[in-house]
Parts: sequence; C-alpha cells; structure tokens
Amino acid sequence: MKHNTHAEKSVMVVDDHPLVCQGLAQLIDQENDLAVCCQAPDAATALEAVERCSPDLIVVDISLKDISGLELTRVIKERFPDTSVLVLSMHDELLYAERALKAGAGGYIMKQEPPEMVLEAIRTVLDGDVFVSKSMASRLMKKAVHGTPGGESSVVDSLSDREFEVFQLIGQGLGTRDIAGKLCVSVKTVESHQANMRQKLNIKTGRELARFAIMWLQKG
Amino acid sequence: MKHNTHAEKSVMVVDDHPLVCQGLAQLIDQENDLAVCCQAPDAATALEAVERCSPDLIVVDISLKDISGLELTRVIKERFPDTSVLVLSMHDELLYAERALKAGAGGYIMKQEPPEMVLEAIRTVLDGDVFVSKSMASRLMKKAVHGTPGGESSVVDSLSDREFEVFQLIGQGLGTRDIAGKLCVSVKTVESHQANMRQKLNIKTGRELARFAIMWLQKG
DNA sequence: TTGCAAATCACTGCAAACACTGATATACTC
DNA sequence: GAGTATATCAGTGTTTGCAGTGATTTGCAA
Repeated sequence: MKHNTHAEKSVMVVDDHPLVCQGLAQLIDQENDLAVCCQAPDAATALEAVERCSPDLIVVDISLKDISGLELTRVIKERFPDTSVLVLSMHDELLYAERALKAGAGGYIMKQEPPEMVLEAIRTVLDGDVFVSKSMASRLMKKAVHGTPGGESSVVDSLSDREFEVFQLIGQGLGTRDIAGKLCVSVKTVESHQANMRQKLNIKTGRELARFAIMWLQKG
Repeated sequence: MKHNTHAEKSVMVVDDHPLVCQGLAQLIDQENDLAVCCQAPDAATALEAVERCSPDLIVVDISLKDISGLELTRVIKERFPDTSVLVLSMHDELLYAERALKAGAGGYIMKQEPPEMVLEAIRTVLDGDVFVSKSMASRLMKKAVHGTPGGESSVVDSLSDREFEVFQLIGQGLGTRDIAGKLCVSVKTVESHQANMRQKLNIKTGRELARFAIMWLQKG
C-alpha cells in the first residue's frame, strides 16, 4: 500500500483467485498514477470495502463465488454511481462484454491480455471512456450505426425471429438438414440464415456459431 | 530475481495469463527459501527455459495455448525427471487432479486456494510428497483401498488421456483439422479418437459430441 | 509370452457443411 | 413509391466430417 498522493487514483480489486488478485494489485501499485486501496475475494466483502475506501475504480472478476461479477457491477453502479467498474474475465468477450457494459461497467478485458493492456484499460475507464477489445469495439460501432435504438440489447437480439429459431435448434445440437426438416424449409434457406447470423454476430465458422448458441442457451 | 543462495530452491512459473504468472512469481519470490528463476507463457518457451535454468520445481497451469499442461508435465518428467511439477488450475480438481498425478505431477492445486496453501503445496512437492486438497486426498485413499472409484464417476472418466485432450479441444470449438494441427498428429488420428469417444459415450453424431463437450466443460 | 488397449496413420467413398453468386416475394418504413 | 429487411430457394464447387476396413507400434498385465 502506498500513500495516496494528489495525483493517484485509488483502485480496488475483486477476484476470488488470490493469485490473480495479488498479481493485479502489484501490477497496479507499481504505477505512479495508480494505487490499490483494497482487495476482496467475493462480492459481499467487496461491497463493505467500497463503502470504506470509496475507490475511483473497481476491477471485478466476472466469476465470483457468491454472485456473478455482473450482478455486483449492477449493485455498485446503483449504490456508488461515481465509482467506475472494469470487468475482468477469462471467458470469451462475445458472451459477456456486452452484458458487462449493460450492467454499467466502463470496460471489459480478458485475463489473457498483456498487463500493459490491463493498465491501459484501467486508465481508459478512469477517464470516463469505454474499453473493449478492437474486434468487440467494431461490432458495437456497427450496431450503433445500424440502429437498434435504446433499450434492451444483446447481440442475440439483433437476430430476426426466424434466425433465432434456427439459432435455438443449433444450440440443441441439430444439424442443418435436421433443422430444415423441422422447420419444413429447404436446406438452402437454413444455410442462408446461418450465414446471416454469422455475419451479424461476427462469427467465422459454423462450429463457433454452434458453440456460441449452446453456451448462450445454457446461461442466458 | 534474487541471488540463489545455498538454501533457496529455484522455481519456474508457466501460465498464459500474465496476471497469474506475475502474481505467482511475486508470491514465491518473497519467500526466503524459494526463488523464481524464470517465467513462461506457453509450453514451447517453458521447455527452452527448463534447459537453461534447470529449476527444482515447475508450477504449470493446466490450460495453455499450445499444448495442455498435462502434456507438458509428461514431457518434462520424461526429459527432466529430477524436476518436480505442481499443476495449477482454475478447474475443479475432480476433473483433473488424478490425470495430473498420473501424468507425473507431484501435486495439484486450484487457483481459488489461498496463497499460503500454494506455498505449502510447492514445499510439499519439493520434499517429494504428493499434494492435493483434503477432499481429493480422501477420495484417492478410498480408491486405493477399494478397487472402485470412491465417489460419483463420470462417463468421461472412461476416456483415455489422449482422448480427453481431444475432447477438451472439441469443447473449445476447434475442428478436426485444428486439433490435428495443435496436437501435431494426422487428421486420421483425431478422427479415430473421436470415433472411439463416440462409442464410449454412446453418442451418434459429431455435433452431439461437440455439444456434450461444450456443456461438460462449462460446468462439471 | 501372449494378449489387450491405446495411439498412430493410410485409403476409399459418401454425405454434409460452407462459400459465392445469384433470384423472388413479402412486408414494413420513410 | 422507393428503399430495406426478411424469408425463401437454386446452382456450382470446395472443404470437411464420418464410415468402414485395416495396419503398425507401444506398453502393460495376466
């Protein structure tokens, strides 16, 4: 712990993996403009600590023991709107980045990224800007340009009704032919829907789409 | 890095998450009887480094980018039998602990555990003993006494190590060709493993296997 | 030693998925 | 009424997956 001088922003770290927690804390603490004020292994401890320290920013892991990091983000933004949140995760951003932002986080970054990028993310969010990966950013841009005005929005919401139907069947493990049979349309049609979905979701291969559908249907 | 005095044991850290790598290194380095000699983000780098540093113990994360931590463990124990290995993972030990020990590791510990326990695990393995969690230990005892697995056993246990490796890669959304490339074997071999798995698990199609793997890896 | 399981790979051929370039009809919006 | 999104389908060609049959090597165990 360092003295909190005028220029330093205070950061709190929430992660149930002590190693990550400590590594992150050390990384942040050795920067001149940042200082770690406290650490927490779960959401309950975190909420207490926020009240005590009132940090400028909180780095939250997405998978905690008691409640999800997204839920924690929501609570924090509700009770301490001035505190910024950066969500940290080892999971694919496709599944969680947008949810994190919707929950009120200022940024989303994966643990696989190099430490310098984590620091960059922290500073970006502290400046009031949004931090996500480049590919995720372009996806969100497209979405912003091409409408879907305010309100509820998940990547999956951009799918049309029929596409979503196909999406669900894919998530149930059915093949293109099975789906065509079940929906009483030609194989070509189903293939078209799949291609359109891949474009909308910025997904390259069919198995990635399947994986996305399966995971999406599991969690929700 | 510290001077390697008489009493200090040298430790190497292998993890593709820079944060974990750094946190772990710092944790180890601040102990009087331990010193970090080098770090590596993947198996290839790790093997080079082992030759250079010849550490007393290596802490290996189970999920690396190039090959699995278990495979790396096998290679290390084959080429450097005097080097101890501690496998580190964020996954439930139920799924991997036994495989890790069979691969030649001296211990298995989860990232969720407190840092002190990680240090304890390192020292235990350095002493030539086996380290696993208490509950896992009793499980293995039971198994040793009775011939039968002492708890709930999954169908997945019937998979061989190699098959399980393929299983995991399938669950990550990779295709047959990708897997063959990653494991440096022919496409045919991977197809054989898949066919054998489908038979063992009583699964008909490839996409069903993929679905099963994805869901199984999502939550154990 | 014999035998079995695991891991590796080859060859063949069919079926399915995917890529690319279209076309048509409907419906909703501006 | 023009424009856009949706839903439907066709043709053509490449890539990939899967089935079947069979072979080799290794290691472990009865």
